[in-house]
Amino acid sequence: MALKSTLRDRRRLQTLREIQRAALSLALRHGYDAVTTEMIAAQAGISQRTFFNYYLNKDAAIVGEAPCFDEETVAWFRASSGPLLADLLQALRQLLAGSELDRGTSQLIDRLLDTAPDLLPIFYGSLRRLRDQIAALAVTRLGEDARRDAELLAEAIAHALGDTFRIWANDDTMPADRIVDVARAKLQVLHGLLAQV
Amino acid sequence: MALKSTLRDRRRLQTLREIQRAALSLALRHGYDAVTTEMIAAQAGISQRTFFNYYLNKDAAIVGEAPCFDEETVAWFRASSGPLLADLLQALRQLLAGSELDRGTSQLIDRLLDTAPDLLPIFYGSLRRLRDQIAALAVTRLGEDARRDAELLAEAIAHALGDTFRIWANDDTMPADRIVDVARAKLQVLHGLLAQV
DNA sequence: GCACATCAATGCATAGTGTGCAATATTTGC
DNA sequence: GCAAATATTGCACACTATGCATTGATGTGC
Repeated sequence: MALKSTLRDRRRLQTLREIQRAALSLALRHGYDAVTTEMIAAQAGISQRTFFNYYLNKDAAIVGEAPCFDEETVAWFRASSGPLLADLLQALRQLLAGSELDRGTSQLIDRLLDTAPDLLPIFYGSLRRLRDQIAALAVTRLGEDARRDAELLAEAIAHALGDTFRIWANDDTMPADRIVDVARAKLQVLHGLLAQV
Repeated sequence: MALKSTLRDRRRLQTLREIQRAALSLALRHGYDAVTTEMIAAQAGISQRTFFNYYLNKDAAIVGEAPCFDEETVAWFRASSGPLLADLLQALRQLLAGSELDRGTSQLIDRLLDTAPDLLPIFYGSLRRLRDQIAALAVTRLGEDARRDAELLAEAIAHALGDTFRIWANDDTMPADRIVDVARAKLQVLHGLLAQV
């Protein structure tokens, strides 16, 4: 039952995207605060009540659903014995390869963030799910005692990845499979900045 | 006009704290979601309307006002030419020395976070102001081109500091002036984890 | 100390968010 | 096709948050 099969599921995915596109275009046109959930629902052709069946709140509709490790990747990670960071980045590569990224939507998000920097917390907050998953993977290596360290590492990785997403959205020549590499370069810079400790 | 002097300002500070204490104790007793702004206002002896004159929203009342670099510290940082990270940590030391930390309140926050982990984003979000200030300081050294790197570094520092706050809240034997040192140790660990890049 | 400016506290009205519930429509499995 | 499962919707409601006008307390200049 892992694969989405039915018409129902395909429609659900389509509606999710339609709502997000409606939310983004309205926010770009009128500003985030001026957009109401009722406007988004109307634009997406659904009722306000149904809007809340799809997204928990207005913020979630803007950023969409975050990607998520599949069991296969988790299993690979647990089996591998390479260096922690290299394995985490490899897991992220698989994650991104699996999820079909929509550069158009990412561009809209990026433009919105440019005009409304106060939305940045919402955007980076949407990476929380991913961050928690990275942290969970890291904990399997470092042990439960090092959970806080794992979370700190995961935070840095997720942040670097978020930055890279925005670069990718605005650079049509950059292929999606280079995202993790660029993020790794950012982590290298961070490593250098921390060297003086 | 830098020093708060008048009765009015002292009362304001007192009310700010009273509201926060009310919010925290109510949240610990009934759970965050079950607490309304009206309840907090009643407990603090003010009207609901006045509550919103003090805090922008319910979240802000829980975490209280974040500390903030004073001009003196900023001036020192800009004049200094030591290693970036060392200077940032030194600035944070001055910041913490200036702000009178209330371990009791921090303990309440920590206990609340234990019972309601979904409040963690609110807590770490409250460090955003501090993170932005750290990033701004770092940008004066690294240059505007490296803003994203500065922000990534600031994020890591703020996160480590937040973790350390929780440790400090629960360890009565730990003096406040060791907070930055422990945070630095956490950053050292992060540096080690990033070494494999 | 008095008069006046300034700012704080409050009530009231209102827009918007988000949830529970029940009724209705649609999809799916058989 | 039929019945079970699930989705959509309307409605009512509690709560958050803001604007505005009023009243009262505080600060300042004289």
